[in-house]
Amino acid sequence: MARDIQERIKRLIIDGRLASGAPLPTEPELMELLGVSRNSVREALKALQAMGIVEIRHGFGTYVGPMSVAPMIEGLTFRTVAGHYRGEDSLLQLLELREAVETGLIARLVGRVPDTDLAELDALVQKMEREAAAGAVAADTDRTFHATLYRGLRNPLLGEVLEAFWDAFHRVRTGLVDVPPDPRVTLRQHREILDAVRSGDAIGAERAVREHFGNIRARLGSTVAVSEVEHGGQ
Amino acid sequence: MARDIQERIKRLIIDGRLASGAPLPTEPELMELLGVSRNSVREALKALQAMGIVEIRHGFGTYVGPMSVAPMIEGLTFRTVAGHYRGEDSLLQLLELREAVETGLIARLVGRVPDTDLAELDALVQKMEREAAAGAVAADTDRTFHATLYRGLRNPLLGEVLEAFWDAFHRVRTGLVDVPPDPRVTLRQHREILDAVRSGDAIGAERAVREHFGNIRARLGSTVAVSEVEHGGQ
DNA sequence: AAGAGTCAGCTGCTCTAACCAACTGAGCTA
DNA sequence: TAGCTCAGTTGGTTAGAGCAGCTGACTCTT
Repeated sequence: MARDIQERIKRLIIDGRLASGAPLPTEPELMELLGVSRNSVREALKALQAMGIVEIRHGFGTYVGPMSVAPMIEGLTFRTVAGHYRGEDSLLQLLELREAVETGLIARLVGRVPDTDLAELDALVQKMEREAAAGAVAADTDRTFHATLYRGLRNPLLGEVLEAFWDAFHRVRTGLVDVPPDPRVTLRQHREILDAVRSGDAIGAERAVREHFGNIRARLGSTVAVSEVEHGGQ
Repeated sequence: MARDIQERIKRLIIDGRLASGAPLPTEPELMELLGVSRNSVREALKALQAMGIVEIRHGFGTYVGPMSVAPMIEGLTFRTVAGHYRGEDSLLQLLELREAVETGLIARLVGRVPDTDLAELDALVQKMEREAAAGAVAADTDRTFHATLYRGLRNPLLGEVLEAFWDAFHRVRTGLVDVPPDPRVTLRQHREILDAVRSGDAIGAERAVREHFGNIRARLGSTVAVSEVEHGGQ
């Protein structure tokens, strides 16, 4: 029955052609509309909120959610953290997921990145340069580089999904096994990727991306081994 | 504060190194353990259930969830359906997401699919043959083909994600704009993909996958146009 | 008249208490 | 021994009350 309430609220959104941010009925209104108690309404809303379908603002109202893939990040992160603590190589699997997808996509990107994006990527590499000189490349710079790069694929959904993978990986890595990579290596590899994409070298671009991930994986390998010993198998 | 309760329940799972299926405290126990009312406990559990982190069985108990990417399907599906009804090309975007990822991955697959999987794929194509002769290829056969194919990448997480994309696309397509593709074309294209993968022809495999998606996209294009008129933009 | 402060009213949030419904497993019956 | 029944445990739902955050209109001051 709780399932049914969720479906009916979903129908409200779909049948009403409501866009993100549109206001939904208040809790008392939903009670009467659906003929259920307040608790049931709230539990359904909580579940929908967890899926990013609705957004609840205390003292203000309930609204149609952003419909982003953000909830996916939450789920992936938890799954990976839980697996890690149980001695599984879940973080490595997540990294390999990113590697498989990004290396597969990079070839499609060659020659399709607009000049404005290339200019932005140049600026980001320069920013990395400054940060590397200062000690470490900021996470956000790396994130923005990847996001800007794959923007060239002209599929916002794909961009969101890749960002979600990046976020989940980054959150688990910094939270559990923080061994920041050598900033100079990071800088060089990003520059290589950008150069290959710009010059239309599909093979080179793919190799550069693979090397980039290979670097991260190598760093991860030693750390995971350590943390496995720490936490013990079982 | 509700957020806090969720986090504390997550910690129970992580700190306890609990595997999928492990029992969680009952609602009254959680009340006392967390020092909150039953309502709050239940709302937190509902949210965690929506994320696939816990599994609730009426009259039995609460357990650690399967930690699959299943919730992602739910979210993606709703997002796509809602967008579609609002006149967006969300279904096309979802298809393009699959196309981009699968065409990117197919080259990595060439020569890496074990013989046992190739045999299974052969059997699936034969099954498709029989189904095509009878009128239409069963959805499940198509799904299993893709799942078995990408199993060769040896990354269960990646397999799950691809299956999630497939499910979401299929659910929206059959639910909204069901125009089944020509079964003979579907059959031929799957056979081409399998042949190319088996013979180590990376270029050919990629082209075959791209053609496969091109076929689906063409079918979709006409239908989406129709349904846009039906529902009217805005 | 213009601005800032206040408060009434909505909103969602939490709690208590009671009863309903589903499932399990021990005990009873045949 | 095999099957059934029922009591106990668990989650599901309802009801009513009060708490907490936000908004917007009203009022008081300048």
